[in-house]
Amino acid sequence: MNETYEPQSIERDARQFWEQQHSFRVSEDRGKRKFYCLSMFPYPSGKLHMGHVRNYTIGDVLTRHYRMRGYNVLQPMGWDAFGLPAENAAMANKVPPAKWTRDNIAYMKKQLQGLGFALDWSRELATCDASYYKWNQWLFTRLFRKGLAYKKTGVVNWDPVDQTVLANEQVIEGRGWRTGAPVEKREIPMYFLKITAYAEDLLKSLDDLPGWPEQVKLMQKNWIGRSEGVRIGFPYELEGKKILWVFTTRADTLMGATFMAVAAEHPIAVFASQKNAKLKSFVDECRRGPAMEAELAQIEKKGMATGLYATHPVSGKKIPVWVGNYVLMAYGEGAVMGVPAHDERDYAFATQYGLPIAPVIRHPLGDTVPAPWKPAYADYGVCINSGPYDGLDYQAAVTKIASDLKAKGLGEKQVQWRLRDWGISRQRYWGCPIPIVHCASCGDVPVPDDQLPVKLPEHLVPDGTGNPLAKMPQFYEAKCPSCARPAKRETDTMDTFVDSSWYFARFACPDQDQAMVDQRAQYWMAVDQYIGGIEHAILHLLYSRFFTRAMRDEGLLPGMAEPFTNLLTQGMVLADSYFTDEGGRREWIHPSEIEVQKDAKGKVLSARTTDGRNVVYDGIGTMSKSKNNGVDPQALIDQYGADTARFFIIFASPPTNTLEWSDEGVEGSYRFLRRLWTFASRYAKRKAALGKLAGKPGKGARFEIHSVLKQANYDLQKLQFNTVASAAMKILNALERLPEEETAAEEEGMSILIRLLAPITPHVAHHLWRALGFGEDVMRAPWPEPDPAALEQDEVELVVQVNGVKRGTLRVPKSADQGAVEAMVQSLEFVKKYVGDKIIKRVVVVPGRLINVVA
RNA sequence: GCCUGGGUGGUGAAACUGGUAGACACAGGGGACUUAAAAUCCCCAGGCCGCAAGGCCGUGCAGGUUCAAAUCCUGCCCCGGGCACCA
Repeated sequence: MNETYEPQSIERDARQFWEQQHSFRVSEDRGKRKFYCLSMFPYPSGKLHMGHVRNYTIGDVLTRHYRMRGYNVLQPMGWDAFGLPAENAAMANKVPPAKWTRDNIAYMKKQLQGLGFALDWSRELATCDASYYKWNQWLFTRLFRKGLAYKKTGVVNWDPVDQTVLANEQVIEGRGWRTGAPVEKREIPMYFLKITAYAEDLLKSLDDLPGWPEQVKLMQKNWIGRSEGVRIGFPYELEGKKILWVFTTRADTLMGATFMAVAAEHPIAVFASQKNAKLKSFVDECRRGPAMEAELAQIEKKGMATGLYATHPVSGKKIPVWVGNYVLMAYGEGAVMGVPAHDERDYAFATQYGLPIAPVIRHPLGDTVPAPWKPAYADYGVCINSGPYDGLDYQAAVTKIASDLKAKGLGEKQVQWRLRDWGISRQRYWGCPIPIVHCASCGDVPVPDDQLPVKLPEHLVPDGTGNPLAKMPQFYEAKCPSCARPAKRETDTMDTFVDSSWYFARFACPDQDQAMVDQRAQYWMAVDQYIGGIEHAILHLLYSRFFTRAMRDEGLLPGMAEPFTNLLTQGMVLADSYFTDEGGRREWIHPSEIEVQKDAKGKVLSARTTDGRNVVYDGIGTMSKSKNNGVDPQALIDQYGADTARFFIIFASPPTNTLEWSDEGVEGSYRFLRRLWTFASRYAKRKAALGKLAGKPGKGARFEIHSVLKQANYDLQKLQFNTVASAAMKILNALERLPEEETAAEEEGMSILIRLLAPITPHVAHHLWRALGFGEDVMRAPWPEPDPAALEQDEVELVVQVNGVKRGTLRVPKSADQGAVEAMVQSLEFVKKYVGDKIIKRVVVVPGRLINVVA
């Protein structure tokens, strides 16, 4: 065995071995327990970044661990290949997105292979391949026929200069990123998927996911947002009798409603603004406002009276109807009743516009609501000033009000969801075409199966002014599938989240060209362990849960509801980001090209590029293509090898922690592997000289090694891999300390150490396992388990505290009973010293750990 | 703004879910080997006071519960993620 650790050559050899043996190619094997381990597939942005390395290393540690435990493990890889960055790159480089994307895939595939992941590459897929997206289209047509996909208007960001729709990411402080023009809101026809049809199921089933982090389940629960309340009608006159409907969870405050507020898009607002120029300009202003909720929620709350009045359904009083820029058309009825006495936002609104405030609920501070607003005003309490409802508590009031309204046809109890249907239309080129043909006489006709896929032309280069498909007659000119007359093909493509909502099922049978999935999916699904960034906690995971149900209801995944049994949400890898802001356009500068001045607390004072330009520090955040702050792991891999890179990223932090990237410490990981190598080569020499190593068992070392192993196995189960890496270091430390004659313990320890490392640093483990004569393939070796006999001890050391402060320790026989221990402790000199002449009130004994003498 | 996490030495972190705070490492300091450097090996190391023995303080901040709090409770500060067209 070579005396120096040469990662490049041993890694090449190991990978060759796995390739020749087809070590990671798997098929359905009913004789073994299956384990489907999946990391979220990457967007082929160009190069791997640290987040990828972290994600796939975590997945690989699990994959290899479960293999060694005897499972039939599937770990596939593919490419989330449609998306916006390819179009941006196309514009910048005048290269078609298809070419850019496929080049990136080829490069990143090499990088992944260089990291030695135990992937079944025979299942590779890319969402931009027609053989994949055909089935997006096929499923869409099925959902369309069922009414689960339908058309309505949706809101988009519109750049008036480029005449194009912008993604939220392309809107910077309300302006288009390329033109700097103020962005407008536009309503256009779009296709929606009816995820709300599954709202109840998606919510309830969260309880059936014990393998998901509570955090994610809670976020999804709040996102779906079930609320129970009352739908209430306020009659009004406008070219005849009409009813203004609102939904409220606080129907008990109905008698305190002093105004109504409607969204700018609400029919009342639109009608009233026709005759009122001032109102029209306000409504127009609101309609132009931000489309993004985060911005909408932070703009100044404004309103204007419509001049119209609605009738209170109980008191019969006239109530003014206002337009409010904070009322969302997309949520509920697009209108709310204003109860300023018991709702903070309504209170602020009423105060600002001089609207009456009428307390109708007794709250802990009394029966009035003097300024300023206090949270207690929104508390539940009994009704006051509420006529027939006085004295009723929340439940009783809501029930009575709902039944009174029902009798008048002006309301009833209702369940409301925050979840909205999923708009999937994108006015973009690089995506999956929506398979619809618009016919003047037949309407929107889904493309029949025998005409699928609707292929995306791959040679186009977008220019930033709208979707090139819409300018290409060869694409959009079509025949109506039902009447054969000339018709127009839909030119919008699908949201890329559609592609990623079912790829996990396709990995079971990527070669199936007659169906979306086949019976092999029933063997492999559900994914036993899914791993990916916490940023996907809501959208991607919820859409995937929805798709799994939709596919089940198409008969594709019988009996399946939840796609991911266990979920590990990896923390993000963060890096600082900087931009120059010249002429309103941001140019993001890579952190490696920045010189930073920091204050004593490490806060950035100023930053400039190495060539002297001033830059704006944008804070620390997730590594992304758009902020140009990704760290390329390739340099690390080239310098130290894949095993060091893998070991380091696992060792640096527990998988769920966010990680502020720094490569300080890489040296330590490399040093460890070198030390392991040196130790192993000395061991090999001695073994060759002595024949079989058989000497003293080494009781102390065995206790240490098996204790560490026991903890490591527990940590693996908890998915806390950083301490497993530490455990490997501890075992090597123990082996190095081992006296020469304890050779049996050494041999056992070595065998444990290599197997423990195999999932993290597979190449060096593979090599050492063979070189030291333990076997052919460490991947086929059994996972090490601690020996209970090695863990047995005659004595234990207890911590002795006096009044909760540690003062010493005490060794006692394991069998000693509590009374004997108490007596021993009280006779200890240092205990007597700290107790002094005080009386011992109590002695707390925690068996096997600690004694606290309370005086 | 709303939803959701996090904050422990100079740094990454550990702490068997209430029981010795800082395991294992990085950076640092000292030493050995070497003509020298690299590599390797040994030792030191939370802060303050002290020659030392030892003492006090210490897990973002301020309180609280407990024999005992990084861990539980209340309030506050800072940072990350998501907010439906980045993926």
